[in-house]
Amino acid sequence: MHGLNPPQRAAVLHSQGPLLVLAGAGSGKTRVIVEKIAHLISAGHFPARRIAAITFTNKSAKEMRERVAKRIRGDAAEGLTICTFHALGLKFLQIEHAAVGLKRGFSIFDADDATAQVKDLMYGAKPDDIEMAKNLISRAKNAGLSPEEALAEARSNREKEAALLYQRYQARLTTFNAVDFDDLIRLPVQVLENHPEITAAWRERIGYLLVDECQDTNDAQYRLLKAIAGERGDFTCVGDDDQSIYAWRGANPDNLLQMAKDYPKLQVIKLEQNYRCSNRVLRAANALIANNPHEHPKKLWSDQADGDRIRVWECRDNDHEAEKVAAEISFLQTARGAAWSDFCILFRGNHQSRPLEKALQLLRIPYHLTGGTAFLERQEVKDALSWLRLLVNPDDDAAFLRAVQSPKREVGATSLAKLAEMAQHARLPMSRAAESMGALKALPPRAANGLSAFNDIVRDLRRHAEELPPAELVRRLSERSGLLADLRAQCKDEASFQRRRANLDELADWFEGGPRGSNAGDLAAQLALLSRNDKDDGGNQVRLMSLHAAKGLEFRYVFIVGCEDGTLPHETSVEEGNLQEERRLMYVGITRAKEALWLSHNRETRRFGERMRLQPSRFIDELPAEELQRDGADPVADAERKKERASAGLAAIQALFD
DNA sequence: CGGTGCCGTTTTTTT
DNA sequence: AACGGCACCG
Repeated sequence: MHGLNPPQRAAVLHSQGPLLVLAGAGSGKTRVIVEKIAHLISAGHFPARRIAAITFTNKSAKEMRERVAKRIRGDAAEGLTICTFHALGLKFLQIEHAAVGLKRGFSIFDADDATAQVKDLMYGAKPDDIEMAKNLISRAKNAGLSPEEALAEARSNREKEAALLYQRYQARLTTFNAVDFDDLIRLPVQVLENHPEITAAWRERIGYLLVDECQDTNDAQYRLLKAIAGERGDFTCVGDDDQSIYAWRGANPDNLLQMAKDYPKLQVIKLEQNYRCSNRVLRAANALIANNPHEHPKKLWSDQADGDRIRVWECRDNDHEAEKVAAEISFLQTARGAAWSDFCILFRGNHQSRPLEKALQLLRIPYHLTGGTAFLERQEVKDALSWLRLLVNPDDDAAFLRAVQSPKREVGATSLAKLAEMAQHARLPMSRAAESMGALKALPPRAANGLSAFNDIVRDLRRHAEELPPAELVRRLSERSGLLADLRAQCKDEASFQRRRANLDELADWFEGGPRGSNAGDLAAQLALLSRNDKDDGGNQVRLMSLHAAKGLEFRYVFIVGCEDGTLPHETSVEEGNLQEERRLMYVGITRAKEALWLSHNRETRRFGERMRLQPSRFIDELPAEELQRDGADPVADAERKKERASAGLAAIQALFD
């Protein structure tokens, strides 16, 4: 407990009733949550198994778990729940599935599966319309609406149409015994709000709730929070309205205001001392965010030194910018004896990482990119997972369709369309229909042979599905399905085969490491919630990531590239007039920096094959000029820098800056 | 079924 | 400019 400042201490000690902690960037909020968990347990308020801490990303859940493990020794933390909203929803549904008409072993549809269904339902529609329809469904779900409620609330024809599509989409998911990401929140809410006996059981199970980053909650998540916490509301929510950057996927920071209305006894504590950033960085961040309107004004302060001025670089284009950044990192690593992992390069869109990677490779700087092609998005991994899904959930037509074609076994689109028709007629899932004699007879001989061979493999694997350890099942399935052999045949060279096979191995390893006693189906569902950002943080390497992915992290040296109007703020946001969220994004980026910050912008870019002129970001103009140092504006400082570079033996690099 | 080649789109952020 | 999706063909 020592070393906490007064408001932090107050937040930790407050143990009954609802509490909202408005925690500015770098104000030690994770520390408060961890201390609070320790306090609740050691003071005997709640046993660990009745405490749940909810985060938004798996990464922060993991970090919190590690910090709790360090803080609470021994088995006092046994049974503590630390997970994401979605993981909590999944856990809930795996227990209460019957209440929403799901069967055990239900599948989780990822974004691709969901899109494929919408596409199928809107056969022939334009990609943009499909995208829009998907968003409308998702928005309804995030608002906590069932298809029926969405239909009742629909005003325009357009909305009515969307609600009907939502209804058909949901009917399909139900017959597939599947849910999508949004359902992991919406369905538990539906159960908790309508089944008092189930709710009572869960209130017993979760006595105290802590929610991190609660400015990111959408309406459904906020309802889930209320449903679990009940009227008494033993909970702590920690959030920062200035770091709300997920409105585009339904997050509603007004939930912070709503909370005060729903819980009149809500206590509000502000954490305003920043322990992370240099004073200069903090002053710039405050100045920027002051341009947004505020309900709860905060004034972050820090007793750290001023630090270097913020450097603003004008570059020719992406490549030039990347080279300068890479060169500066290389220089500072030597000159200041910094670790590679002290550096982070941030950008608005993931596509901006390419030139940076190229430049870093050229200088042999080790780096780690968060958000590359996700492990789960790899073809071979998706193939193996669809086999697994089919094994535990025969109703999952999407999994069947993928599995039956990987590897190819002469069952093509025509045969599958025919099979789908027969299945619908017989009111059977496709995988069941595929087993019927009638279906096999109705198909051309080659397809029928392929299909019955497939059936044999599925039957054989199902026999072992229960008794084999999950990891073993995954290995067996890669072998028996023919995926492995197909992979070998497909790969042109040995190296790429080994690489892709390693992905399958990694998948099996993941199942090995899962919680003991879980079956393969439950583990597969949990795996579906992993995201692209969850991969290991990769040791001593420069980190590259999007501004969104950077929330919650800190680095000594931070570079924000592409600070141009149209990039940051992004064009679409400018058009739609919601600059505030873009400004918060910039604010999040700036406040990641502990010691020094660079903002770079380009004069031109290549877009759709054409060159385009760019203007510096309007956000740069919102920063106090006296905190900035522009290229060439200060000849003395530039000369000093030049001399430093020369003495570090980096004369060639200097050319980039001239 | 798998390969080829044409056409159209792409660059926002993610559980 | 490059890549993916789709249609058509062998």
